[in-house]
Amino acid sequence: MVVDTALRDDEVDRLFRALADATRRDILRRTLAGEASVSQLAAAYAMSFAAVQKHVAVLEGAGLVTKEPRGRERVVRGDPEAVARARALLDRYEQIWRDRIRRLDTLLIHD
Amino acid sequence: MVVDTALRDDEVDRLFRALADATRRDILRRTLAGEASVSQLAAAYAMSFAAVQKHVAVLEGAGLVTKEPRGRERVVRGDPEAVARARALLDRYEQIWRDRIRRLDTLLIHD
DNA sequence: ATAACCTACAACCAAATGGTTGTAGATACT
DNA sequence: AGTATCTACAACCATTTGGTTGTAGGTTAT
Repeated sequence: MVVDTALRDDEVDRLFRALADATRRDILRRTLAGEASVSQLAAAYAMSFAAVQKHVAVLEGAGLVTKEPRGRERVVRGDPEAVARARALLDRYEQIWRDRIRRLDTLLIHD
Repeated sequence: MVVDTALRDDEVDRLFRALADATRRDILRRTLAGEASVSQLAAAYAMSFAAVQKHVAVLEGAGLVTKEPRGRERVVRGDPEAVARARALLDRYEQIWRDRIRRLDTLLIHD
């Protein structure tokens, strides 16, 4: 069951960009461990509510998190599939390297 | 052989930040597949030599690439270990999610 | 109804990013 | 020696980013 991961460049950009901030990574961690409202998240950081709101928006834009209305709150949940997509991309880079090594080995063995 | 991945926040920032650009990802791909000089890399993109030089510097700062002098050239090589470090970080996030699911399952089964 | 709470969104600001051009230093080639 | 090539680095510019405050709208509680 390999999900087709044909991501456009700008989607990958957003994915890694969203991960490139410690606050956002922490929000992702929390929301993967269990859902949380934006205000609950905001209470955990030494910055304004609006700032946390923006971080959540960045994560949402990257697909790493979903936001669902519940009463007056917005419940944020981390999406493990998006994390898996990012990981799959890195797997490909490692594979590129392994392919190169395999080719080099082949040359050394068969000359 | 699990490499100790005690990365500081700003190191992780740089790692994902470096990956959040299509040109840099392409440079990483090329240099993982085989070493290349900066000018060889620059020839592949529709931008100035200096711009490519900067991208390589960002990748180098993130540890994703090494630059070694060879004559008048600088040979750039992708570092598969750095890619593995990034991947290991994402593995942790997936693990956090799995731990949560496991706890939920336990509750459902044992109540 | 009124107050308290949660969110959305705009406007603003400083700093970082991604690009440019230009200048200069090493190294290699003829 | 002189020229071409490769790299380093500074200065500059437009845009994006990560933060702020302020205002307004919807929801819950008293």
